[in-house]
Amino acid sequence: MFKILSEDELKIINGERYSVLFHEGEVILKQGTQANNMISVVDGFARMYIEGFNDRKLILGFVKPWQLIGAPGVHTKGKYNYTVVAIKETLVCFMDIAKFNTVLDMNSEFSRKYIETYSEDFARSLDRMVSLSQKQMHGRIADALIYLSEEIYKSEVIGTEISRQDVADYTSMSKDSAIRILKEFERDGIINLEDRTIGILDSSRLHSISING
Amino acid sequence: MFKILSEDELKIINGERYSVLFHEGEVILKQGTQANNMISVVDGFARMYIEGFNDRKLILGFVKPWQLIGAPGVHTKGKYNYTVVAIKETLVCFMDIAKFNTVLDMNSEFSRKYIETYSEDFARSLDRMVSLSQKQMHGRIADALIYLSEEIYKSEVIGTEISRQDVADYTSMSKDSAIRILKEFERDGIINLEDRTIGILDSSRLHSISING
DNA sequence: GGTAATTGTTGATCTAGATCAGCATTTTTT
DNA sequence: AAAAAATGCTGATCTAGATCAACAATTACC
Repeated sequence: MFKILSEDELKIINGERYSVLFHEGEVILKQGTQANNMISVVDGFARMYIEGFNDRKLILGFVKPWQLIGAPGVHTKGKYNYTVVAIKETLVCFMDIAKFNTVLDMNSEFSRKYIETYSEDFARSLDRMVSLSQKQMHGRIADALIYLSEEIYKSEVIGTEISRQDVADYTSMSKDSAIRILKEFERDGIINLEDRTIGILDSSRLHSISING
Repeated sequence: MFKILSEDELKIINGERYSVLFHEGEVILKQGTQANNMISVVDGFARMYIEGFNDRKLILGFVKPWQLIGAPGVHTKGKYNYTVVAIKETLVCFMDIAKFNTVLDMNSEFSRKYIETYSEDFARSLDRMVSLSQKQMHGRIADALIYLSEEIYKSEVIGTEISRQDVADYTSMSKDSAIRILKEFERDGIINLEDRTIGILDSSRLHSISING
């Protein structure tokens, strides 16, 4: 996305830019703090979640390199709406939102491209709203596995970085229930559980469960 | 928001603009159709909802004059993500998305302002995601009543346009359950139900229920 | 190196909320 | 004007999913 920018425009953002290396478990960005920076993950892997009620988390997603995070808080002069924590060694680049906005103003192609990717995030969050509020456990677990395998790992194998608790927090159910459904899927030959990885065996069945509940 | 625009810029949008009057119950915009227009309600009142699974609806909100709708679908060259239906006689203005984009490109102040209000919508949808997935019925009903009274009606009285089914579809529960909680709130002196209107008697208790479940 | 905390797992129990059934009103359609 | 369809309401029943309890295996921490 930054390829669109000219030398001068890059210089503006880079002026106030700095990178920080986070270790596993460290908080990259904390919900409720002043949203002053647009953040981009350069290398690594992180978990992004909303801290909700009764100490419950709602995982919005997992963050991979070159994903831009900070919105919507960063645009409303408000607070960050979620917390981001490194799952493994993660290099993060902080951009001052004022500089980012300057470039948004200067380069309309960049601005439009930004609105486009921003809208994709929005659309996904609407989809999740429906999934969380209308599907039951089997469908929600199927959605989580599809997301992790197709969007994040881009592989049939979901790595050990993802715990059962993560699956539970993504699907908004108890850890116990998440494990139960995963085991059931394993018994039914849909997935394969070993060494804390999850292997997708029957992707088409997973998709059908996602649609039909 | 359109006050920011110059004569020339307004002319661009107005060139392809047209207004249509919708009667109660008529579909203004249908989920799944090609998102070619940015829409603005000039006068009236409409219901905006996602058509989910098993014929269930998830009401995203109610649309009042001067609200811009179309996103996110309109920015991803995709489909509309929701359906909008008139609740009473509603005058709607259709703007060609290509023209809207042209103006977005020309006027960076307008573009930034747009991103800002867009982000407020996004933030609200994240809040609702948490509410729907983590709060139980009492808290969700409280949220709905606060939204309707403070954001939509801007009055202690929620009008007859809103049915019990609407409250149920907004809070993602069955109509039966929604009615039960409303009746309970009435018994507890928090609200007042008569002639299909809902009167808020104890707003502070409602807020406390919203926060604590 | 020992203790505490987190993670994974499973059966038993409990409960929030859905579903069902029935009925009164009101609104819409024919 | 009659029939059909929403809408509002309430008690009885049922069930998806939470919670609890108990234990093994890791992993983190004094």
